[in-house]
Amino acid sequence: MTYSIAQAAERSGLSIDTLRYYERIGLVDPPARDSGGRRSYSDDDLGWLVFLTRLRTTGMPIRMMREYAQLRHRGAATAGRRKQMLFEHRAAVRARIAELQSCLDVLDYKITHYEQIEHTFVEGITA
Amino acid sequence: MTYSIAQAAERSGLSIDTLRYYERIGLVDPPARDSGGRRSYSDDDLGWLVFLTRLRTTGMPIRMMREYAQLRHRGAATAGRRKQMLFEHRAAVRARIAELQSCLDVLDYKITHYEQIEHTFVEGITA
DNA sequence: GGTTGACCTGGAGTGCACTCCAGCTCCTAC
DNA sequence: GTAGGAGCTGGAGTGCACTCCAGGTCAACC
Repeated sequence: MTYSIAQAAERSGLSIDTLRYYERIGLVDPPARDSGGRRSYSDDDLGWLVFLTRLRTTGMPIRMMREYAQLRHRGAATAGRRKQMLFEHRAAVRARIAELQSCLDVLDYKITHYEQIEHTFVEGITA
Repeated sequence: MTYSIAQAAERSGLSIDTLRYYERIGLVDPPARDSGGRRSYSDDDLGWLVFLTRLRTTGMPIRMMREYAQLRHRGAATAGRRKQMLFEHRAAVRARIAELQSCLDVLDYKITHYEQIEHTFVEGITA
């Protein structure tokens, strides 16, 4: 199965411009071209794009994704290094989740605080 | 208790430049000045700065923090609107956590996958 | 064969959130 | 009284990750 750039964009959740941008900066390999010179993405290409969007969603900077892409390009010999990168990144994501959780607690507290204010306010009116 | 800009920076976790920047864009009220014209932050100022850093940590854009700051400035009458903002923001933070969690699952899967490759590789060498 | 629409290229522009700088003032310590 | 250090201002510069644009090609449909 092959996909036009518009289809690849739709399925990966990236924009067409972003797809071309990622190619330009070496984050994705240049895909095949059809007879008219247009990009023709394979299922493998799509899989990689989807994985990249996962990394991006978790806040991995582009230069790190590029490093990962370069290692991947060099084949099985770099599997250990890549695994190490994912391992460290996973720890960073877990830390980020913990950080967000603790901020959630602050939000909960603030929202409760506002509810008390409202309560007092209503009482003030009805009393 | 009052604090110099350096102390306020240290306690809020923001840089001195960021503190002045936040003041410039109306995110924090201009603090008092000492006899030499230097900023002198109060405990209240500090509390607000710390709260802002929480909002920033959770990814609230600056224009929204500014909107919140402006409502806050208008007093108790805007408490409902502010609560609503925090309420919606909390939902966004929760969604973000869920998104990160699901990406974590992908990372877990990938890391396990690499472990299997390593395992195979080692077996290949020793066999 | 002309128009339409998707796609192409290289390069410029955007928005966000800072971060840095030059040139200045003020207070303190020697 | 001067040297040093913290802080001041307005404005310019930075890094990131896109996003947009002009001007062109190509295949298909009417």
